Amino acid sequence: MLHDPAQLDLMFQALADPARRQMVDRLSRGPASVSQLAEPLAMSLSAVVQHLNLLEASGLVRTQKVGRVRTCQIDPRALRAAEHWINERRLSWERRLDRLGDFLAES
Amino acid sequence: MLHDPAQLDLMFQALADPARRQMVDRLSRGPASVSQLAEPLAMSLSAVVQHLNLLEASGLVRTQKVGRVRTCQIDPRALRAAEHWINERRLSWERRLDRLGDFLAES
DNA sequence: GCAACACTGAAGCATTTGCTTAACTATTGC
DNA sequence: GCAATAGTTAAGCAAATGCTTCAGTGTTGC
Repeated sequence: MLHDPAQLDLMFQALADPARRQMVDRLSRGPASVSQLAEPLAMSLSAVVQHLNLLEASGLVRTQKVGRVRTCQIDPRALRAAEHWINERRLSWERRLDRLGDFLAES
Repeated sequence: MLHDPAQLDLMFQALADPARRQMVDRLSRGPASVSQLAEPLAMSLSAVVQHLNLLEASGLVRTQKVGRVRTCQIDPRALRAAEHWINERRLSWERRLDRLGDFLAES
């Protein structure tokens, strides 16, 4: 589910925005309410909610509402999926370089 | 240089587009010319060049022109920088969970 | 020389994005 | 009950994005 291209698309798109990355950064230090997430950001609460909805749709963040406060937290599995995509490509490239090195050493 | 927020911004933005990720994926298997990159994509060569310029500006891809063909290859350092950003946030979150677990076990 | 090739750059255009404001709903504290 | 709090939703708008086409430039092969 987390590795399907559509979800990956949403994740990288979510991470593309500086404000959203700042929100993820904040959440990496612990759960926060919407207002707490908004506090360091120079934009309306409404804008923050829109960013948050994207983050949630991407799977990077999970939220639950208790009373009137919505508490947000990171879902590390989604972060791991994004990490994994990048890592695989980098390793693929580096393994290729290694093989090339071996080949040149042999000849 | 690779870790400054502006560069990180460009990298994640570059990775946000499916066509550009497909190009990175292709390049992870080895260098390619612009036309080779374009071949599997359902868009004009001109569009591919525009994507490529973004990838290059982000630092993810390096290119060099020999004669009339521009050969592209991945720069693994940029991939590593993006990977690193995600990894740090995930680890930060997971360490927090661990400490919480320890605390609960103690009490 | 000159045609085919491999791009490159600019202009234009529809769509998407990242906000804003304003009006609204649902909780909470007193 | 009712004001303050916490968030939600919709409408609107300027700017950015992802294309397109078309008209180039420089390179290569014959």
